[in-house]
Amino acid sequence: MEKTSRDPAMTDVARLAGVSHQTVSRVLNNHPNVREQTRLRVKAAIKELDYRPNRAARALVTGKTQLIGVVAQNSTLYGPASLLSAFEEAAGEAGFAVSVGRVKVLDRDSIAAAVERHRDQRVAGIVVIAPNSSAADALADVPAGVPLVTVDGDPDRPTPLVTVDQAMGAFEATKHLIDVGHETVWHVSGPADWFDAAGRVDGWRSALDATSAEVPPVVAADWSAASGYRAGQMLARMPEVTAVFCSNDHLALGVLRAMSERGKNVPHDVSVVGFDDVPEAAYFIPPLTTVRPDFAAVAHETLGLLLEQISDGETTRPRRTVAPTLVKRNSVAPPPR
Amino acid sequence: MEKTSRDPAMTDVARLAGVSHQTVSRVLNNHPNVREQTRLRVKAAIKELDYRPNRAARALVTGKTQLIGVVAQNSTLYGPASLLSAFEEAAGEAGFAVSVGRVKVLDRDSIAAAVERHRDQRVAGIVVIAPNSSAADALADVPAGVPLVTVDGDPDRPTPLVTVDQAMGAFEATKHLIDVGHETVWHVSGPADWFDAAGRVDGWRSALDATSAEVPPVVAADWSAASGYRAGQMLARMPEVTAVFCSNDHLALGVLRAMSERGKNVPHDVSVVGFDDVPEAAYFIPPLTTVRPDFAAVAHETLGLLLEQISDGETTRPRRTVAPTLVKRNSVAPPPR
DNA sequence: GCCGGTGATGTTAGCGATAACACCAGGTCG
DNA sequence: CGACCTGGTGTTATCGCTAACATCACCGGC
Repeated sequence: MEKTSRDPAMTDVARLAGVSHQTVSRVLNNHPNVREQTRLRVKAAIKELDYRPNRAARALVTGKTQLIGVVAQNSTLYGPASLLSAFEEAAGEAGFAVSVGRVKVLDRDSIAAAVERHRDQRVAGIVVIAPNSSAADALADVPAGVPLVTVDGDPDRPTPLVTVDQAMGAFEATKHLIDVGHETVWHVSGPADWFDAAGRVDGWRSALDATSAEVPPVVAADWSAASGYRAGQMLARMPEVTAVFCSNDHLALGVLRAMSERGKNVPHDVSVVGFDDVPEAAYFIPPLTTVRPDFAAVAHETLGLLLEQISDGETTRPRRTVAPTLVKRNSVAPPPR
Repeated sequence: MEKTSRDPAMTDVARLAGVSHQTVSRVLNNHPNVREQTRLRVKAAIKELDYRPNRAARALVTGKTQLIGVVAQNSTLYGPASLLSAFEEAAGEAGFAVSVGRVKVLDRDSIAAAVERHRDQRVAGIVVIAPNSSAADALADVPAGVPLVTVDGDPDRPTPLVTVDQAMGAFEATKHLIDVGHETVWHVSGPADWFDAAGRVDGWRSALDATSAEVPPVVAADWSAASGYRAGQMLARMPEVTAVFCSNDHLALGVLRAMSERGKNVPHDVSVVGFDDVPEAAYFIPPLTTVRPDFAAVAHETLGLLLEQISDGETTRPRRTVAPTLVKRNSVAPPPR
């Protein structure tokens, strides 16, 4: 009962299977030149010993780790949090572990420090979730040579980037409202320095332009339900407002509440559309029509882009967008006549 | 301009500093027997080369990684998410990286799989955030010998555990309501299989018992604002209800909305207290009196417990609770007369 | 002034994997 | 029928670090 006996190593497996450790290595790495019978013997030995390869040893000799570093804000916002989950899952499937470096604020110093920590870990690549401009600016400091993909970052920067097609989602949401008969659509926007918010403003505006609808002023808010509520209180007072597209579902929730307090019925008096499709959106009163970003797809694209850089050093098509889908529920109706 | 030149290794630093690589190692590990002057020379060389120790090599020879695995639910709930952030921060300060293994549902198989993935990574220790009974049950499968700490887990299980003192927080919240004059306090509870929820029920009940107040039936809900709203609609109809303690802030938000819709003023007609102190709580209408758990403290205790196990193999005092604090805002007042 | 102790440093031997090459049997080909 | 390939396997060197031991100068005590 030797408690201290170390974990089995490759040589232990080799001895048990009656081969050399190198053959074990070949089996593990799926090299072609191993006889089927040998392969089976080795696999049996691996199973019997509950052998697991030592990643440190492998990393030492190959010079590569199976670790991906993610830099994300210390945030509980739905979008970033979902993205992170999805990415962890995708990376896990590809045999990579994910080391998360949270950052309190997305400023230059914090991001640089997080990136440094990851480089200390010798991660194979780094993903930065950089949804606003201060974060994007910080990326200028990241030394070249480290495979890096930005998610939700600055579309105008030349780094490899994956993002939800915000403009497209906003366009479809707005178009949908116009298609059911609204003359124009008002917009409650997220913080101006967030690319997501900016993209949604763009999409909204171009949908209005495309149909020559009048473009009302943007109602600026942050992402919170509270600010949506304040925006909604204002909009509820204006009889000409029949349709509102909100930059996220929480804002929409606030608008919904404000409308209901002022006796406006959604959707019959005012239609409301959100963005994100948070889990609760289907349980809002009324269930919210909203735009659903495909976080799993974003995660997969991100991982793909990163793995390309890791193996080739280069990458084709370094910018990828993922199309969101409009989820129709009960918060949209034709305008009152 | 040799792009391919490998990263500097310890011998490179040694050569530049005119010492042996072992001396460099000693400097890096803060061994006492190095002359100050030598230490400075080595540090200068490290800086000049931007040398960073190869963790894989170190892990290989020491048999230990600087990685901690966390198993957490794929969740955006405030409590777990905050805890995770706090833990990542604490671990980072201690020089550990954190590898997160998300799990979709907290069942036996998923948790076992996540633990296996972490063991493949040869993590130094594992933290499981196991806030409900199915998760806690799954821990029975984790093989002994892996340093493991449970957070928010089953208080009745003998494994090392760190948790917020839910009962104490609930006790204080309830006591506060009674102290300002309420005859009794109603409780809107979280899901029964969550330990947090159960602990809060216990604390509430014992505060009532301590003052011989009548114990009304528990109003069961999940964690969502929607369920809090439904509970609130019921409570608002009952004139004898003057004080409500909610198991989290989202429930409280729902109750607040239901009260306001029925024309009940908070705090003058009904007092409401929450739990969690989510960032928005101060912006609720009215600003919410609530119980703030100290997630940073939980994270530090967890890390401490884990590091003890990692180094000693054993641990003293394997159960730790962290006291929350009552944050008084404007949702509590004496009952109407 | 020799001896043992001590502080500062160097030397050597692995940790557990992969890469590169060596080797050997058996088949192919001129 | 010997040179040559080729699939299957073993041998050896190596990655970058730490542990353990070796070395050496210098100290104080008897």
